[in-house]
Amino acid sequence: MKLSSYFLPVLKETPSDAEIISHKYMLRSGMIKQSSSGIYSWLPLGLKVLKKIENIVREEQDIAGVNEILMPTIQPADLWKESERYEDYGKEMLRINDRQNREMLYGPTNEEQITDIFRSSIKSYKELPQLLYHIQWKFRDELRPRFGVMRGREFLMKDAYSFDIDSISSEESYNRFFICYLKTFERLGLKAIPMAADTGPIGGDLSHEFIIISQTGESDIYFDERILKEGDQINKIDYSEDLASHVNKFKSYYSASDDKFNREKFDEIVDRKYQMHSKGIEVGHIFNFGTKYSKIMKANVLDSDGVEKSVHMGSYGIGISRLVGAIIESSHDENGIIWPEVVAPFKIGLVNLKPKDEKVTKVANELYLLLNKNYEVLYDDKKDNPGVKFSRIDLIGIPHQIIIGSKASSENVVEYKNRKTSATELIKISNLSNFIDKLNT
RNA sequence: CGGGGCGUAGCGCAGUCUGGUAGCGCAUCUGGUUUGGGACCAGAGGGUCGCAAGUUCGAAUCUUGCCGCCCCGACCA
Repeated sequence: MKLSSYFLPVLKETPSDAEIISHKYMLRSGMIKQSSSGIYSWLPLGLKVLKKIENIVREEQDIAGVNEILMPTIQPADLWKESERYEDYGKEMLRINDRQNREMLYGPTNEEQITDIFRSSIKSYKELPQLLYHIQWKFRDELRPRFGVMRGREFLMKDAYSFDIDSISSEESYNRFFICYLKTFERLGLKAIPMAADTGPIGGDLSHEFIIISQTGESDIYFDERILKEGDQINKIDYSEDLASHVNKFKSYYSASDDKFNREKFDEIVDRKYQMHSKGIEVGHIFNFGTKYSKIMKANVLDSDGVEKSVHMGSYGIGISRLVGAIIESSHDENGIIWPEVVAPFKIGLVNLKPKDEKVTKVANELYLLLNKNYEVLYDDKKDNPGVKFSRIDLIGIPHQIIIGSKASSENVVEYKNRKTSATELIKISNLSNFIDKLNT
């Protein structure tokens, strides 16, 4: 992509609305534009990152054997009246009347909808378990939206739902998602700690939050620091293994966010030298809530003994739009964002420092065509001063920078700069392709 | 929802106390000089001062009402 034809409205000054780093950098790098409180438009750079995260989450769901569907954003109130949550959910739920004055709502979550889909077609234990997910925009009319996309009213969420014949099988599904979540967050370059959590309005008795450590997080977290080590081998776990034993290892370490935290228990179980207390960002939450919805909504199947039973359900969320902010919170410096390679909007930032020098520009154009065949390249071909170019390419956080200056035509070398380490080296142009290929491994 | 703050050009702000018809920096446009870390000179364009009503000869400024946005707290992926 040539920068001269890319919509990238970067800001030199920080908009006064932003408080935390990720919000500031997302606005300054032209990723998002606020529409109203807690509601944002996603501009090209931001959308690219959002899609990358979405795709990684999707791939990991698919690997775990979950089926993707897509449910609507607008739901009929009737379903929620059936589950008796229509009144309970309160003002967080955006209620709408259509032209026939039917009561509708913009979905804050989809338990009712999925249960309705399930019950209309699955009738036998032989068809269980069923694991379904979708990635869709949600709306929760928060009392106070804040921190940009970290706590918006409209947000993109992956939510999955499991349906099992009994609580034992249901817990196996729960464990599957537990492992899946650890794998997903690891792929995103995040260290997510599973923590015992309250089940809140969704209900049930088994629940974990997945929280990444960050000073700007909204949750207070307490944990045994040895749990951090436990995640190291997570990518090696195969779903055919005994997942419960892996999950139990994590559960064996004390970890809790503020509402479940118990000081006495913490001191009793965890040696003082392993005790950790921090702030964290909740990026995922899983619930096992048994028959709470299936009973009231009559989602029943026939068991092998011919008796009709309510299915045991779980729901599993990942805040995809929130993850964009969360990743920035955990990966930035004073010059801007530092994207982990897997979610970076572009892999290579190709910067022509001498756009008015014909020879240098010729080299730059050729390198762009060459590299663009195999990599996502943002080519800064604009006629700005070098300083502007350097600060802009740093701000938007592209992991690898290729700086093309006068030496490109006089000595046939360009400069490589690693955004994360700031390390630079001169590369012969004839060798550049090779050099970049090696970065990829 | 309680407490606090803000709304003036695309962005960041001054001007409001003490009323006299709007200004600064950045950005944008034109010309020129620059070109390895947010350049310089000269010129130009851009604002019904959030909206409405009121007070006044006269309102960005005073009064009242409304709207929007942010921060702290209580609640949530």
